[in-house]
Amino acid sequence: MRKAAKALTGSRTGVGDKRSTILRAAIKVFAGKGYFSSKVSDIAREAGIADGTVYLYFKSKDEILRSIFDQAMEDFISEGKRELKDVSSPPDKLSKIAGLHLEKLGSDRDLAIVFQVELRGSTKFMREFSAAGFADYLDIIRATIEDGQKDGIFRDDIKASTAAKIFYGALDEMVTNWILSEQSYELAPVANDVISIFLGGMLRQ
Amino acid sequence: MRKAAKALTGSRTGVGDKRSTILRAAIKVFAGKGYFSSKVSDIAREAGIADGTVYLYFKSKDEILRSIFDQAMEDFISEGKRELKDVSSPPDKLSKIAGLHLEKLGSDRDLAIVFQVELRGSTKFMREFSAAGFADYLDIIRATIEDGQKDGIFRDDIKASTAAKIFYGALDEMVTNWILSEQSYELAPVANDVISIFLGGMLRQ
Amino acid sequence: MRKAAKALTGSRTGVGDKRSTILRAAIKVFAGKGYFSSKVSDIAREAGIADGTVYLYFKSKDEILRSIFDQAMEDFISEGKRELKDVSSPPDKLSKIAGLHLEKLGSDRDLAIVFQVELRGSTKFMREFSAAGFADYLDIIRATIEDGQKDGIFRDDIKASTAAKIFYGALDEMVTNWILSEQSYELAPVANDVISIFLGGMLRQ
Amino acid sequence: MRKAAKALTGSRTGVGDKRSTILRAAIKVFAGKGYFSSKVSDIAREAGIADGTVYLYFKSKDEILRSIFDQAMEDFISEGKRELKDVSSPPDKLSKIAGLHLEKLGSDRDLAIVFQVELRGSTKFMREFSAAGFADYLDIIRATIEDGQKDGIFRDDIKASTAAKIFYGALDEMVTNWILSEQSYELAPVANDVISIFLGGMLRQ
DNA sequence: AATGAATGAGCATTCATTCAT
DNA sequence: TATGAATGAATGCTCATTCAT
Repeated sequence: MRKAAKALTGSRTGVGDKRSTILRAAIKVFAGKGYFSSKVSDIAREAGIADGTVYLYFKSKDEILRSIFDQAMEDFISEGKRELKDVSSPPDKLSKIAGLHLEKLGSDRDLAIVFQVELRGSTKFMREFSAAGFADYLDIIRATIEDGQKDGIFRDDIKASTAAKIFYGALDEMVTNWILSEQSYELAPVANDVISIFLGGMLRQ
Repeated sequence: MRKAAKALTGSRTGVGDKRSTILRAAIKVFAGKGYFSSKVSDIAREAGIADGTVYLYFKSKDEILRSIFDQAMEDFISEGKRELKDVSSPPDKLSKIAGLHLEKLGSDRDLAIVFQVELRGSTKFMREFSAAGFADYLDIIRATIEDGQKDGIFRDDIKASTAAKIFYGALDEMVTNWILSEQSYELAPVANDVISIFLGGMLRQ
Repeated sequence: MRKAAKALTGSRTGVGDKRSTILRAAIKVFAGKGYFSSKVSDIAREAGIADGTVYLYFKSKDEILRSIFDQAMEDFISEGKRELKDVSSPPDKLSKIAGLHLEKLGSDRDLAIVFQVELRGSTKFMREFSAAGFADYLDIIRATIEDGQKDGIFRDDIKASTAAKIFYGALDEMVTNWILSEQSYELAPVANDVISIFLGGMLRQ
Repeated sequence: MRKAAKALTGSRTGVGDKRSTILRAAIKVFAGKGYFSSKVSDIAREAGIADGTVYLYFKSKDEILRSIFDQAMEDFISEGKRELKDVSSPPDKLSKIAGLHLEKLGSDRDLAIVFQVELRGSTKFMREFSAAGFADYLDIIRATIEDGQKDGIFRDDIKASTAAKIFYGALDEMVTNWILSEQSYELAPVANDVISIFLGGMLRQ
């Protein structure tokens, strides 16, 4: 995860890190003006390189967007797996997931904007995106809930996949509202409320 | 609401109804190819009119998208208010809202696609959109929850506005998953699960 | 042939004649700077229209070049057939063909340049071009020679198709040299020399 | 001619022969995709060197094309002069020329393609090219014909320069047809037909 | 009101060429 | 000599919008 993490963090970029620099620049530019309004030359300027250089690292503007998603998702999922290793109870796992989800996006507003807004702009992208890492993510949540149902601590009159979507949808809306909000507040703490309501509704009795 | 309702239902368009025809055509076209890929001439063709005629009814392509949202939202909110008039208990109100939300979008897939995908494509749009009817909608949910908290049937250790977002986010994700899903299933029934978990988490005791 | 003839002659273009105007402009521009160096905007400026308008009449820059060829070829072949109707002896036919060939191109230097130079710039184009009207042209010559062979006035120890290429090649080189020549001279009269040598070599005895 | 001859034959390239290697590579690449579609990096790859290295031997892509022509022309003319030394009768000389012309190009299809197609792609190039070795070539033919006219074996009612173009044009078309032909046949033997007709038309009586 | 021909600004991408190593 | 990463100028084409009819 080292490399991936560095990738989107953009760490004072050494020589071979031009790819990361471009990615960071793109996140900033996309977040600021939107994918369609952003010109490749905006990204290049932000990254401090020539327009053509972008194409030495990415095949197209489209691929840049896709790479932002892939990189961040890979990042997030591997970080998540590591953090979840020691947690065994399903409720605790969900808490951890909610926390990570909101911390991650709450600590990188530009990335959050790209995720919540730009990545949703086309069915085409949504499908690929859903087909890719996103489905994996939803599946981790689903599996956790299913475990809880098998253990008997979660009610099982609701399909785990439906419950997973509810959980994810709630988190997702927290992020969307946060980025659109005029006031600035900490996103991470909100995880508690989501968990509290969700578990309240799912825990047996 | 008369006009609005007819507008997006688009049936039996009378003589002066060209505006509605265009709006319906736009929903279909946007849903099919996405806002950015859709050309004004596509909409005109779908509506059976000349390109230039579109501009007699709308100032710009952008305004068409905005109008779709406004019209549908106005539609939905007024219909919602009417239906909620006779319901007084907050839990029942929320059930009604969830039901209407999923029925409405579940019965108009094209509109749902435009709502879930195309309307999210730009921060610019998201902000205006959030400023407009969307905030009203979220506020109705919030107020209902607040009522429940005042009545003492809902826990009040969670801010009503947060709970409202969780509720809305869950519903929203149901719709998004539905339009992206390869299998076709009924959307409306899912409302029960959302309500069940949400109330389970919010009802006192 | 009426229409076609007018097309590349550009006759003070009435309303619907914009296509011809563009074609004439393109011939002039291509002849002046070469196909690859010519920008679509050069053609538009020469034609007195906006860049985009070009695309209302032609699908691409490439198609403009192809159209110049098609139009001129159609023109030439139909004119040729008409003129050859009354001529029956093979030698006279060849004389007529040589005369028309050099008159046609000799009276439209820009068109000649496009034909001799720009149309030869790529194997791709050469093949299509050869497949199209050009092959027809060569075939008319071949058939004429074959007739002469059957009549016994032309020697038949040389394949008609080879003789046709020799005849065509000689004419073609006359044109190429003419357009590259620094001195200006009349092209048409040269037809006599070509005919004289060719017939000298082909006529029996 | 030594160097030149080796240059375009490109075989057994010794150490300092990188220039020839590049030239051969360019001929192959140009023949395959056309001058404009060929990238300098294609040539470099074909030659097995780095892009930048090309520029140590040639000033520009354009110069590569020019060099191919110059090299081959120098090659051909000096080879021709050598071969023609022992031939004195004008008809025999022309036979020799025709034979060499078609043998040379008939034995190097890639080179032939570059000569017949790529070198004709621009008036600019055509002019330089005509100014250079090409004019020399045509002049050798002209002089030979003139000799025949002085000797009284060729008719002199046709200008030698015109007759030369006819002769050259016929040969040139043989080559063009050969490279565009779908069937593969030997090019060299066709020289006989050209000579036969041409001499038939030029020899007195 | 309606038309649809005309407009022209706007942009992703390519690729010949350079130059620091 | 050789490299190949970096450059940045250059352009065909699209399409929202206008406006004369």
